[in-house]
Amino acid sequence: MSADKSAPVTLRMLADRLGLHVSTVSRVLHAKPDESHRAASSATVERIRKLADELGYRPNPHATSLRTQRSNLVGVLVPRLSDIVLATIYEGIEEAAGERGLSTFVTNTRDVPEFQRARTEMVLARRVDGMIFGDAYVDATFLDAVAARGVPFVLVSRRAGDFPSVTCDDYLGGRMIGEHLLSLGHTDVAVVAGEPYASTGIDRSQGFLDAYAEAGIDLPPHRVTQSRFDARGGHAATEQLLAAGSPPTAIFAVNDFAAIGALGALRDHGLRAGTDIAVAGFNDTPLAAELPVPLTTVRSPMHEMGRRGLDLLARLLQGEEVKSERLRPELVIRASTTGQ
Amino acid sequence: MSADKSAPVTLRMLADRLGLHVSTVSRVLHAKPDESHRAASSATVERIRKLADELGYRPNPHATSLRTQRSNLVGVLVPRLSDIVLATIYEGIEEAAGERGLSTFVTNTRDVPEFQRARTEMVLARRVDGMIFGDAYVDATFLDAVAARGVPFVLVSRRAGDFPSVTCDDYLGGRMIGEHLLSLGHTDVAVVAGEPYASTGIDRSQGFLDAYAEAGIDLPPHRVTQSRFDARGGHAATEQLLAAGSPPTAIFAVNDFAAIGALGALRDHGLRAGTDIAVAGFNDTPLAAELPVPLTTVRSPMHEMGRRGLDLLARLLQGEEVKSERLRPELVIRASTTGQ
DNA sequence: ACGGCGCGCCCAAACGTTTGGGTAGCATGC
DNA sequence: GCATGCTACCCAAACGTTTGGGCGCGCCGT
Repeated sequence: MSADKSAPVTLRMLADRLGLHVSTVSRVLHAKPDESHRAASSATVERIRKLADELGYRPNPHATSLRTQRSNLVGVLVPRLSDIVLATIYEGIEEAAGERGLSTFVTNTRDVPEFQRARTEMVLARRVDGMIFGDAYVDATFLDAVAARGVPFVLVSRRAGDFPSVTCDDYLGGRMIGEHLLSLGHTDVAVVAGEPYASTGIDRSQGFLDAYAEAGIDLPPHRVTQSRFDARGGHAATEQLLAAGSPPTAIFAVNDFAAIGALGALRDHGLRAGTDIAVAGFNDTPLAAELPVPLTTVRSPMHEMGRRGLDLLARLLQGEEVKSERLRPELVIRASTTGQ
Repeated sequence: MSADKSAPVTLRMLADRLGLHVSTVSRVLHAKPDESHRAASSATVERIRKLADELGYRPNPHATSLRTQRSNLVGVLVPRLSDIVLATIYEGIEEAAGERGLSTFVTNTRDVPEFQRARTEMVLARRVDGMIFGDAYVDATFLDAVAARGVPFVLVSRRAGDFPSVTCDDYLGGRMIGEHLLSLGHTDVAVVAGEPYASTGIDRSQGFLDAYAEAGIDLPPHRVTQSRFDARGGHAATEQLLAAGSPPTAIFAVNDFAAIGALGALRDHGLRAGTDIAVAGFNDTPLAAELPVPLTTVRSPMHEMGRRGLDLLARLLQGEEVKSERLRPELVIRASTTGQ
């Protein structure tokens, strides 16, 4: 039952102990139930199973991978795991992977192309069967190169090119916020738009801008600022917005962290979020509800996105045709836009 | 330079192309510079290196692991990666691992013993060289079992038994907060103490309680409540504190998330953090500074903890004797205790 | 002239699996 | 009595490395 500190149990050990050939043992232990009865008599099958169990046999994955040319490993690249959004997506990936007997390597690329390249190289050197990118640039030149090498992969969180991806319907989410703010009567609004290379920020902003455009309001350029996706970035971007003349009456930050940064900046300017200026975020991270001024945001199914991403990859690996999925977001209205 | 979609380059391919034996190529490519010159003439070395480069040779890690019985893999267990503290620690681990040519498997156990067991089994089945536990229970019975199997491992974030660990000096951190609140004149204080099985919460609480005890103040039991380590948990625990008669004048939550939850609970009760009730957290996560009421907290070197954890494991794997490290925390005073 | 030595390389086994292809023994059909 | 077929196995090669041990050859010393 337990493998103690001695060397791991191998097929040969089992075979020798039972006076059988290693191939017989292999077939019995590995093959599906129906095949195992072709490989040996049911009495033998029983004996093998029993001993394997007693000795705690675990196949050596390196030997298996070497032989089968399949590692059951998938590589996952994310900008950073300390971003709760990506961490949650990864949790979904890992959970789904576990269910399929796959293992995952995650690694941080900090959205730096050079790291993306290097880490991809490292991961591929580990002979993963496929990859999941959570850090895709909309401009998919790097991914084109990966695809050209025949590496199977899918994207999560961000879309890029025509590669299969699982994303939140960010455009729709942006619209939802736009329509919400419109319904509250805000006409002079601003967007903290995120990094220009990430489809998430782009699509959310676009959805938002389109909602306003359809209401006959075109935001002037200085009302849209780029930012990093974290609190610091949101803070800085909001400072910039506030420095440029009269403040807007509402701010849409394309993710919750940027929104929290925005709250910090408002605080520094003596402005109260929700009453003086409405603020909305995106993702509905667990903190959003707990903030002193609870944050209006769009719930994106992060965990689910990870699960589906892995499923998509798994299907791709089995040779199926796959197509991208866009998951439905949900508007969550709280005091940061409604004031109490 | 680039491996296209054809099969990966092997040593044999190189050897055949060059009319050499695969063992020669292996020695040249693998051995340290000094040895490689024993293995072949410098002209040959040159030829081999050049071709390997051109063809993009990458050793097959499965073959290597199989042969050497070393995988250069380390398994990492954390309660959950969506906790920014653990995610940041993991970033440190991964960074340090990369520098040493190691790869890491991370997996979430949600602090559930059954998952810890199961995931450890999975990780060991992958034949990792060692493990890092970020989810240790102070009661180290599970770890004892792992140790008995001869698996090399270290702990990060939490200590347990006498196993080598890299932690923040949580006790000291707790004292710091205690002394800070004392210096502000708070005598009726409460602790949101975290889960009872995690040394972090235990030590932080104890340090805090000791600081108060030394000042002649013993907190009554109802002033110390347990909680999960997230915002929800902190919220609930604070509700409990507030429900029990007259509120304390200050609350120490043993991590920032619980503190944010506490802020949420205060808000629900119409209390203003920092002015009505002082609140302190622990970890100085990036959000702490951005909150509408910036949070007083203790900065713990999370990234560094991860790096050191991996270093410790690496040394352990080389057969060195290692001993635990406790990293110094730093008090960060903000408006949540000083009111502005 | 000859033993010895080191250079530069080759040989082969081994790591633990998987898998296509045997084969011995026995029962069955005719 | 013999071909046929099935059961229950065994055989051996292969996956890509690493590594202890060769071995031929040219050169040096005496």
